[in-house]
Amino acid sequence: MAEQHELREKGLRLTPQRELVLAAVRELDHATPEEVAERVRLTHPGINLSTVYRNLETLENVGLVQHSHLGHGGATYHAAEVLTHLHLVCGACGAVGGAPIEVAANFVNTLADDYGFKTDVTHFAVYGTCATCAQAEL
Amino acid sequence: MAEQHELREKGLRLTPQRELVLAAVRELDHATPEEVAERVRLTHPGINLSTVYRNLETLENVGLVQHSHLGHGGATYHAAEVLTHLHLVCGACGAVGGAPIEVAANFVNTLADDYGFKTDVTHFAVYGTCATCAQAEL
DNA sequence: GTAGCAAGTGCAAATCTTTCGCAATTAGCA
DNA sequence: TGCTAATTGCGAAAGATTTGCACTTGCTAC
Ligand SMILES: [Mn+2]
Ligand SMILES: [Mn+2]
Ligand SMILES: [Zn+2]
Ligand SMILES: [Zn+2]
Repeated sequence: MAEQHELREKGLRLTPQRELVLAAVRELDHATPEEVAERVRLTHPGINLSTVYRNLETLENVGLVQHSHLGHGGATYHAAEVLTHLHLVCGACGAVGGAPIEVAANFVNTLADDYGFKTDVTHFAVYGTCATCAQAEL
Repeated sequence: MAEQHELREKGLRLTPQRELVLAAVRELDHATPEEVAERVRLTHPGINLSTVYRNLETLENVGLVQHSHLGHGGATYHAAEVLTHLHLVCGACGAVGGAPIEVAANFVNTLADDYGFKTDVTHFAVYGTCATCAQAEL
C-alpha cells in the first residue's frame, strides 16, 4: 500500500478544485473565500465561488483548515498547522499585526483555572489600537 | 436652565424611535439589531429596521452604545456603561459567559509594553470551550 | 480495464444582512 | 407659529453566503 495523499487520508475525494483550495489557503495566510477563489483561478479559471465555500467548510471539518475573525465582517481562513499566532487588529487603521501565542499563555491559564474555560485565542482577533495609531492620537 | 435629556446633551434630536432603541439596548444586553427592533416594536410597532440600524450607529458614535462580536456572524450591541466584562463564547454549545475585565489585565499590559498595542478586550469575544462542554468531551 | 454509484461541481436562484436614495414627517430653534 | 435640517419609513440595492438541481467525475468493485 503506497502512501496516501493527505486529502484521501481524511476520507475526502481528491479533486483538482479541492487540492487547489487547500494550496491557496496555505499560500495566502488568512484569506477570505473570495481571495482564495482569486488565487485558485490563476491555475483553474473555471472554479465556482460556491465550490470554494464548500471546500473550505469540508477542509475545516477534517481539520486541515481553520477560520478566524479578524474584522467586523466575515471569516478568514488559515492552514491549521500555521495558526500559531495571535492577530492584533487595529480599529483605527485596520492593520493586522501578529504576536506569538505564548503572550496569551497566562491569560489562557487563568481562564482555564478559574472558569474551566478552554480558550482558543486565535479564533477571534485581539482588537485595539496599534502603536502607530496610538502615537498619532496624542 | 433645566437638566437636559441625555440624548440632547450629546447633540442628538430626541425622537421616540431613538429613545426606544437606546432603552432596548439597555434592557437586552448584547442584542443584535434585529433583536433590538423586536423589542422596540412592543411599544412602537411601526419602527423600521433601517431606523434601528441608523440609530445604533448614531448612538455608538456618541458613545452611548458599543458593539462587539460574539459569534461568527454580525455584531451585537451593549450599553456602553455596562461593557465591563469579557465574553466567553463556547464554540460547542454557543453559551456566552462573562468574566471580569481584570482577568485580562496582565495580558493587556503585556501587549501594551511589548507591542505598544492598546487592547480593547471587549470588542471581540474570547472563544473556546466552556466547562460543561469540556467535561462532556472526555 | 470498465461499469456503477456516490461525492463533488457549476450554475442560477434564493436567503440573509446591511446599506442607500428619496420623499414625507417632525424636532428644535427663531 | 413657521422654517429648516435631521430623522424616518419604504422600497430597492448591494454584498455575502447558502441551496437546489442537473451534470460530471473520482473511486471502488468487479
Ligand atoms: Mn467590530
Ligand atoms: Mn467563527
Ligand atoms: Zn493602527
Ligand atoms: Zn459549551
